Amino acid sequence: MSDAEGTVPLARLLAMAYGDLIDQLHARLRADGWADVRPAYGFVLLATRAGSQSLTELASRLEVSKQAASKLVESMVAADYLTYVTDGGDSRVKGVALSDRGRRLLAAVEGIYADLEAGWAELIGARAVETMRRHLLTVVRARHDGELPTVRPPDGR
Amino acid sequence: MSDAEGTVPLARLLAMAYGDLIDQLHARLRADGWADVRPAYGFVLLATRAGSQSLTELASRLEVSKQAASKLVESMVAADYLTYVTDGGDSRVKGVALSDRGRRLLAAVEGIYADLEAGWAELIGARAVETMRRHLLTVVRARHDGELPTVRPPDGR
DNA sequence: TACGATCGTCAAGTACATTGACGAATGGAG
DNA sequence: CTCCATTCGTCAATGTACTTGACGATCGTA
Repeated sequence: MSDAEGTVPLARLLAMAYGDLIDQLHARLRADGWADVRPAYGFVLLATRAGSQSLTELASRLEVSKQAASKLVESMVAADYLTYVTDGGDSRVKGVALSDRGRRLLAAVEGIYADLEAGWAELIGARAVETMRRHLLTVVRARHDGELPTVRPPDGR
Repeated sequence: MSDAEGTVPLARLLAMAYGDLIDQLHARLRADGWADVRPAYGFVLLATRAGSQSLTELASRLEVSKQAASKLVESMVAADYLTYVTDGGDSRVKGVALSDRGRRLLAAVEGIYADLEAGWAELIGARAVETMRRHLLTVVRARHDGELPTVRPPDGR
């Protein structure tokens, strides 16, 4: 589809651009030796970066069921991106925190994103990249009472 | 996560913005009576808008297996968004085209997107919306030999 | 002490995808 | 005209990721 068929909706462009960035992110992670990173891991790392949280809290942030969150975390613990921690003395609560390897992965992801954005800056200009960032922040915050939401795993279901 | 924690990567902002647009799109579709629209339908409608195609071609465009495409199409035919057509005299080939209802849905989607973009224009300015569109076109085309790809259904799996 | 609420696990189920085999149809070489 | 390689779409089997609701253990409050 070309724009000879009219203006391309922003939603499609956002989807394409996002898909490209994610494809490139994972390609570079694999090239750098991060072979076992599933797409959903990024959302968990982001949700956990500020500190440990319970499975139930994580499930809520990701907008999935407790069991889905539990299985996701289980596989990330097995891959040593997360670690279980004791959290506040309540034996019911299973605390989840970034492991050292998880922090390194998060740093790698952020480095690659910076790199990809530098590529965008070459195409459209560094100022345009910052303007786009600012405008996207504005429209997203407008929908979330001024805050940024966590991003749930995308669901085609 | 706030930008007190540093610059928010564009990928995350794109994901949030896209998720918001899709959520609003489906909420408005439901409000307008389009009760049975699954997220994956949009990709098929888009891939089919230019004219009929075979199941195998559609599967290729959506980057899914032939069976996945077949099942998706089957449910869209049942919902009267698509129709099977005779295609080119090759009895092996199952042609798939938009139905009248499918065309109306596509028009409804485009109208809603225009509306949502008008909302963005109120927040960041109409010129900023067009600038963003142009810049996104640039960066996406740079990755696809000057063309725009079809957008495959997102897969967090 | 008792009870309602919470946490995380479990079982059962759903949706959507994959791979590879297969039969029918096609087209081209011999 | 025949034969064979290829293509199309369906089928079966399988896998992944998710859901709901029940349940036992734990907690906090009355």
